[in-house]
Amino acid sequence: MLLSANRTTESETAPSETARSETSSAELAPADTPPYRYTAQLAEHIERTWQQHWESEGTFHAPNPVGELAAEPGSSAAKRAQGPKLFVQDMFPYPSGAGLHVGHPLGYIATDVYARFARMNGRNVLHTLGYDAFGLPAEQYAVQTGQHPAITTEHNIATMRSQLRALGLGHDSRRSIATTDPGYYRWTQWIFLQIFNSWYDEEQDKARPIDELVEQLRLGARLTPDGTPWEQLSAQQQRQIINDRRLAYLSEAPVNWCPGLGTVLSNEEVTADGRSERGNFPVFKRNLRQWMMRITAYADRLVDDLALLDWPESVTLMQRNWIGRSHGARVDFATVNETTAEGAAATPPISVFTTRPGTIFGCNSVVLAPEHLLVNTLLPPHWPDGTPPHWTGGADTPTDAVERYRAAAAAVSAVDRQATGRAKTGVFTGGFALNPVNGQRLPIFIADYVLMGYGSGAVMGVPGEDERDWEFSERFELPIIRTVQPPEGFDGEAYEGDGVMINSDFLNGLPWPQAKQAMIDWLSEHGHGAGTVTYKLRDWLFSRQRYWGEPFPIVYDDDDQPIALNDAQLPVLLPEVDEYSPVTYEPHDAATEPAPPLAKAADWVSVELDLGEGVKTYRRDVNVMPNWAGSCYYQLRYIDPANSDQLCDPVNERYWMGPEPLRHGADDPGGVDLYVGGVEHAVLHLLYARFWHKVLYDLGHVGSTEPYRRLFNQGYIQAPAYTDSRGTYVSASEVVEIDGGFSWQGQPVRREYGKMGKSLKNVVTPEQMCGEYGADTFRVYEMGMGPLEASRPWESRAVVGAHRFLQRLWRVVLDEQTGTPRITDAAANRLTGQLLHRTIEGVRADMVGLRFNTAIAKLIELTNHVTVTYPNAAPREVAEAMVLMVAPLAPHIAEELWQRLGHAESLTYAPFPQADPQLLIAETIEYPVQVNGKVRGRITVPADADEASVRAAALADEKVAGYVGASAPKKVIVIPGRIVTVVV
RNA sequence: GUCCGAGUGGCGAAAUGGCAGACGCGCCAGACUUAGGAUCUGGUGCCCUUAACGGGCGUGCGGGUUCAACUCCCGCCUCGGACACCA
Repeated sequence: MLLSANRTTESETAPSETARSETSSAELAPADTPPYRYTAQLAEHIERTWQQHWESEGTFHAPNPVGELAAEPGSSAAKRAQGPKLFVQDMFPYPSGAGLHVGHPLGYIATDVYARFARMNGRNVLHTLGYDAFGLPAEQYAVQTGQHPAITTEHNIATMRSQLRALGLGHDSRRSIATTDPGYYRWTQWIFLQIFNSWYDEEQDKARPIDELVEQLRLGARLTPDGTPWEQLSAQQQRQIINDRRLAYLSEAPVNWCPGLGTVLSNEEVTADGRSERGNFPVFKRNLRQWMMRITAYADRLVDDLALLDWPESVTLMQRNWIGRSHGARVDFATVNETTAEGAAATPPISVFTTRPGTIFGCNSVVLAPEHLLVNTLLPPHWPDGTPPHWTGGADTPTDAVERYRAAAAAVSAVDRQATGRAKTGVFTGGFALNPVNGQRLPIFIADYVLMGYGSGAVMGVPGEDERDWEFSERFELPIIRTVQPPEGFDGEAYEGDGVMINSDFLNGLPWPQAKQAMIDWLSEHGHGAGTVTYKLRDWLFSRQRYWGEPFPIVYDDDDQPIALNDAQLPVLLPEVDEYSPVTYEPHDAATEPAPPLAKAADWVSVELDLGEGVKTYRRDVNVMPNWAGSCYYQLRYIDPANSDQLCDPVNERYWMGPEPLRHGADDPGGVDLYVGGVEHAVLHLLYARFWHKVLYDLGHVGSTEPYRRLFNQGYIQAPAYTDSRGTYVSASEVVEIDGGFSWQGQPVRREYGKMGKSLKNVVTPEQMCGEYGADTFRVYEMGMGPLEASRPWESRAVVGAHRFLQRLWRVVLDEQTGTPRITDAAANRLTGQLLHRTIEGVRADMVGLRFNTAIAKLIELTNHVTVTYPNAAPREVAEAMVLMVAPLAPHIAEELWQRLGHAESLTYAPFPQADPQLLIAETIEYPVQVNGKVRGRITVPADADEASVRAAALADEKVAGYVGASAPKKVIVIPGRIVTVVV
């Protein structure tokens, strides 16, 4: 039961009543603190009460159009469902055992403020938070604490939930999920099967069910790889062909093997210096049979659709660079081996990829990656006549040279290979290629600066326009011919800029871009190559040899070919094992083998199933999915968390995520309306999630083509940390500032800034802040300290500013002695009314733009004005508007004040104040008057004064006249409503 | 090395072509007080000067465009981030 303002003393359950009884007791407040002052104790009480109220009322339950979460007809939720929807999402947190520090909730508070503001504007808002709880850290934490990860995970989630609840986040708790819940990972496995059971149709440029490919092959509408008619192939051959086309496939290929973690990793999880992003262990390339996801099939769409997204420029740029699309040409070079008895013998041609086919007349060599498959076919028995000694690497034969070079290249660690300024190395293979445009004989080398994984693993050396090739040419004394005219005065080596073609036969005189196209045309016409596109993006390595992850819904029969389970057989539960910690190795021991923990669950691995061929014994896949899997689609389960028949009902998905061309334009891809999180997920999570979403779109499961329409990267909270003379971190909370220096237990210490964490001994927790000031103060401080996207240092002592603001607001509305409203029904004076409505206008705009810091500043200004203007009783219209405007930021105190002002209903859905246009216009305007760029005077004129009268008033001003002097000014500029400038 | 972002009081910041420093912390002064690390009121960019007024300088550095530049353009410096032999 909620109370009305006039009957405060009659209620027993109202938050306000208990508050008074507590705060008036002596041990809670010093003797001279008024009984109804807004203190931390009172704040905490109000906060607990309203959190309970919101929970019991289901205040933040967002109704779905259909299904279990649909609104009861006639309920308040049904009314809510009438409004336009808004889907707000935070990046999936991992429930850490270490607990939260004040940096963690920054984004959660921001989305909560935004969501609450939207509710007050009539939107039906979906906002919840789930937990991404599979993965290495959870497993490592469990190993550390000696408990099963399921137990520690559950415990950590419970802790985090209660920590976040204390902040008053308006989440729909019915929609919270955890990736580790079998009811959730069933759908992770289901999507995996969708991907596994699909292929990419290049013609239609979309994924299609694999059955449709089988059908096409069977009917001959599509040819098998070698043209053999489908029915002449054995069942096993047919399966192999099909499996090779799937979007999820097993591949025996060089992968990133990390002995220190005992698992393989994706490219995205390996840092530039060849180490694991997690744990910083060395990573080695090993040939292993692993699951891959054919994300490369989506490379073009993943690049192109970035243009449709409302994302930070930097993130789209990072994705673009990661996908690394470049347009160029494939050029085929015929090769010859000149040392056979017959003179010259043909060897297989070599394809190179180049983005500058126009420079081919300057080509002086062909260089292959050391691992290139054709290297061995090129090697003559002995060095060709005239081979310069420094091309041979000191070896007696080409075979010997290549072997030695390969061994040396393999011995170079990833770190050394990256070292800047590393000299180019390589050896001659003894083979020659023929330049297709002029028949010139070009030596073929191998060199480790050519990467097997990019393009075709072979390049043509064009030193005039490529620095690497220039270096290589100098090293091996190869001729250098420029084919693009460098600008006058250019004194560098390779010239990689634009220019006009020279030394290039029929291309001479063409500007560079036209020469490129002309050469592509020539190559295709003469059968020597074709225009082509290459990507840096590789397929996504999708299996891990760990315990704490989603098992694959895949089994094998005797053929060792993967077989999908049926949907009805999901979820495949993670088996209990005695030893769930993975087998890890000495981090530098590359010659080790992954040993998945699941392989040890013999009873689980071997399974009897009927998959359409009668009951047979199968072997389960013993890998688990990477921890990115669960976060690739979680917004879809937020939408329909209890749906056990479907991933999510298409009606619900289209309601929450479908394209809204009327609101967002004709190209709108749909997706979550606002997605807030750290920039560290710019490539990994956001790329994977876009990929999965597009597959689901192709297969007709979702109506949006992108998962996240608008992305916002929040900054980080840095924290000061202090080191003593030995460089050891000391407890930051015990450091005091003395005369501009810092001191800990009497000894001077040095300040630095870093991440908040145990190792820097500088953790500040939300609980500490709530205990000292209350959650509302904490929220206002975090939102007020700067722009959301900027990182900034935490300063505990500054939090009090936010607290004083809320105290003042409280005092504007209530009497600190009695707790009753001290407001008047009299109208606000003109000045206050204008300030109020300017504030409403400004706060609205700031809220929409996520500029909460300036919104708070405006609210403080208004509060300060009202405090001074109405020391005894503020006008109700002003006080109520202030309470409503502060509500998204400090919801508990706002609810409490709103109730004490006599409102029976929560203000969660009360209308956010609207500015009255009449009151936004002032009747007079003060203009600063500048003379030669300096403000020399001020004039006040009626708001509707025309330019001429403003000008006249400015020149008439005494001070201004003093600077202008007797002669007429050269120029007078009036910027309406802004400033007058006089030039003399 | 390449690309991206940032540089404003003692500190966090505001102003995106029109009065630089809103708002907050801190600091100074005052009120209340046994007390103040609570709360309230006022002041507070730097320098010169005054009894009061007033004046000069000032947004990393150097140049430019403009009546007017933190804001736009060119060059540089510093810091942070991403990528890093991608042909």
